[in-house]
This record gives sequence, structure tokens and C-alpha cells, in this order.
Amino acid sequence: MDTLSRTSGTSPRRAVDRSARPDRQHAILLAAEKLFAQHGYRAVSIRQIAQEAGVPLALVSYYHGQKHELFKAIFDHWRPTVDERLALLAQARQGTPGADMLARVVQALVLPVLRLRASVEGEYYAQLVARELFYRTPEAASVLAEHFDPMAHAFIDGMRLACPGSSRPQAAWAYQFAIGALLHHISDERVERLSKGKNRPASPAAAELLTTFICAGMAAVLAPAASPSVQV
Amino acid sequence: MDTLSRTSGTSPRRAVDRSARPDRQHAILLAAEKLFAQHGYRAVSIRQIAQEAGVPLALVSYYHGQKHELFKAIFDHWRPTVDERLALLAQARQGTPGADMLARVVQALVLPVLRLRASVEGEYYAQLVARELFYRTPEAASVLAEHFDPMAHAFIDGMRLACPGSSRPQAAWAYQFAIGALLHHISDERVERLSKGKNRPASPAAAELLTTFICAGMAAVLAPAASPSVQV
DNA sequence: CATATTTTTGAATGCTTGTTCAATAGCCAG
DNA sequence: CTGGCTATTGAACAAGCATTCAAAAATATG
Repeated sequence: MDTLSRTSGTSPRRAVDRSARPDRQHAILLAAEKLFAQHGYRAVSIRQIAQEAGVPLALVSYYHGQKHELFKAIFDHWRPTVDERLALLAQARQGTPGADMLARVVQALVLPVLRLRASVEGEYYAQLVARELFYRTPEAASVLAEHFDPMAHAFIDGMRLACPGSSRPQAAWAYQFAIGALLHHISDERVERLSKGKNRPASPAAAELLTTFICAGMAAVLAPAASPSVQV
Repeated sequence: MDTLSRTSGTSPRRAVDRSARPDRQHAILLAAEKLFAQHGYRAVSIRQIAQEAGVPLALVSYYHGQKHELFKAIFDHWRPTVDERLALLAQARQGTPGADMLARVVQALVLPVLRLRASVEGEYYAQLVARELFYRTPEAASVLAEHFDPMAHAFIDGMRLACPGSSRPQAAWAYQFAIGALLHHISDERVERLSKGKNRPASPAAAELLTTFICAGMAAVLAPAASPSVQV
């Protein structure tokens, strides 16, 4: 009922793709992704984002509403990566339980993230995930609840299917440890190296070490008789 | 040469312990530790710290200088924990190489941190470490360089001593994965539970799972013949 | 061409931030 | 008591922040 049709929350999107003009809405999203990944959500001002995107300040709010909505829009944009992991998990569940299935579950969890880093934008997104989801700010809470917590439950179920006799708390902790290893692998010094222009340093070898580490750790934690504490 | 003797950087400390008046300098340190751990460095204002400590605003800068100096002072205060880990590492190195020594190296890395959480202040500090050292802000960089990076090198050496034939990159990545698992174990939902007054929930069992996970993962990564990639 | 709708812009608003300053109060030595 | 020191305080400062607004330009529609 306003003279201005748009209040915060409903972001206008161009009806049809008119490729004559550059897509400023997407440019803003990319700029925000890059800066948030490099410096963290709170350290980046909307003015910086506008400058990075090459647009005037007011255009950021025009397209993306409030700052936390822009933050969330980045994760919505990359939702297909979560779906890819869930699809690979579903494939892994079709085998027979055992060490082989566990390895495929771990790869379903890890490989799509590592592949993300082949592109520059994907690397920024991976950095952003590692940074903010670990940091647990109020802004990240909704992203976690909507996208990543359901995926976590699916993977914990898959781990228990692969390791018969394992309990849910065991699997939940093992998942937690694995995510910690994965995220720390991603976050470490990647931004600096990427900023200096040197791309993909020794990544494949490290990726293999990561899956080895996680598989072995999970197998040890989820072994029914390994721990001295009684397990029902 | 100023009329005011103190410029930023040199914080005044009371010459002798005069227990009649409460130690406001330490109260500020504790308040900062708590709030930084709960909400993150940038989300906490000096006004909030002063209110939490029950002192007027200007007293924070009077005792601790700039905000990043107050941040660093927290880590300097907990330096003994790093020394404790290094001492346990030195003990572990005196055994004979093998799985047993590796387990003791891992425990030297993990146990002092987990023991920290027995006290309320220690829990806040552990939370702060997990939060900020992972997040890699400019403020955390000096803390990392002074306290934690040298410790990391010592532990990587210890891991290589326990696992003969392992390379330095292998050990560095394994250390990285282990730290990720440890920090994620600490950070997860601990703040909320502690805020709600429910203390120490299921911690001992989770601690055992963590050491099991890390030991198995390290052993797998550091095994000389495990990886198909050629190893000199 | 004329009208309606969307996109773009510079400027301004109100608020919070870290830090500093000058002045006061407490304490101890001489 | 008196002077010198440390501790303490309220107030103020300038800078930066997210967000909003009204007007202008561009584009689409009749």
C-alpha cells in the first residue's frame, strides 16, 4: 500500500533476462560473497560491498533488503551443492553396510565441497561456509537450520547404516569431528594464497589425506566394541 | 613526557596486591573473555564489556588500552595452558616410537584443553579459542603467531617422531585436521547450554570419542604405505 | 507519443562505535 | 596538613554504520 511497492524482504528480480544491461543484482551477490569470505560478515560494510560491485550504495538494499537477507541469499544461491551431497549420499546407501559404504558416505560429504573450489566463486563460497557456520553468529543460525542441519541428520543416518551397531550420539559426534576437520581444511590460509594469485596449491593430495583421516576416525569411533563405555 | 604518563600500549598494573579494593582490571579481563566467547570479537562493544564488569566505560581503555590489546591480554593470561601442553608433549617424546607414543602425543594436545572446561572461566577461554582462532581475523593473527604456531610446529615434530617415515606435509595436514575436530568439538552449542545453567553434559564420553577419532585418523594419514601417492 | 513501472542515484537520518580528555576522588609519603 | 601519585569518572568527539527517502533516469506498455 506504499507509494513504493517494495518493502524489505521482497527483493525485485528482473522478469526476463535482458542481457543488454549487466546484472547488477548478481554482481552485488558476488561482491558480498567475496568480501564476507575474506573478512567475515561483521567486518564488511555495505559500502564496501557496493564499491566492490561497482554500484551506488542504495542499490544494495534495493535488491537484497537488509544485510542479513543478503547474507542468506548467498547460501540460497548455492543450495544445489547441498542437494548434490544428498544425492551422492542416497547412492551410497544402496550398497551393503561396511567399510566400503562408509567410505562412500564420507566422499559424498566431502567431495562436492572440494570440487567447489575449482572455481573462484566456489572457493569464496567454501571459505564463507567454513568461516561463518563455524563462528555461529545469529545471522548464520537460520542458514544452519534451513540448509545444513537437515543434511547433517541425513548423513548421521547414513553413517549408522554403514556401521551397524553404532549409536546415534556416537555418530553425531563423529559427524561433528569430521565437519571440523573438513572446515578447518578449507579455511586455512586459503584466502591469502588466493589473494596472491597462486591458485590450487597441492589441493588433490590434501583432499585424499582428508578423506583418509575422516574414514579412519569414523570407523574407529563407530566400531561397536571399540569403546570401553557400555553401549546398548 | 606527557602530563598523562600512560599512552596506549603500556597498561598500568597495581604495584602490590591491595586486597581491600576489588581488582577491576581483572574483572574487565573476565568480562571481555566471557562476552568475546559468547558473541565474537567484533560483535562485542567496549560499552558492553564495561557494563558486564560493572565499571565505567573509560576504565577499560585505562587498564587495557585499545580493544585489540584487551583481546590479546586474554590469551597472554592463559599462556600456561600452552606450556602445559608442551610439557606433556616432551614427556610423550621420551617413549619409543609407535602407536602408543602417538596416542600420548594426541592426549598432550587434547587433554589440557578439555580439562580447561572444568571451570567456568576456562570454558569461556576454550570457547574463545575455538571461535577466534578458527575465524582468522587480523586481531587473532598476532595471537596465533606468538602462542599457537610455535606449539603447532612442536606437535608436528612429535607426530613425525611417533610415526617414522611420515613426511612433514602429511603431519602438518593431519595436525590441521585434528585441530579442526578439536575446535569444532569445543564450539558446538556449548555457549547455549552453559548460558542455560546446565553444566558438563556428557563431556567425558565425548572427550574419549574425540581422542579415538583423532588417533585413528592420524595413524591412517601418517602410515608410510597407506597412501597410493609416492612418498619419499 | 504518453503513461506507468522499474531501476538508479545522491543525500540525509539516526544511531553506535572506539577513543580521548579534563576533572575529581582516594591514597600514601614527607 | 601538603604535595604527588594512581585510580576513577562523566562527558564529549569524530568517524562509520545500516537504512531510508524523494527525486531522476531508463525502460516498458498502452
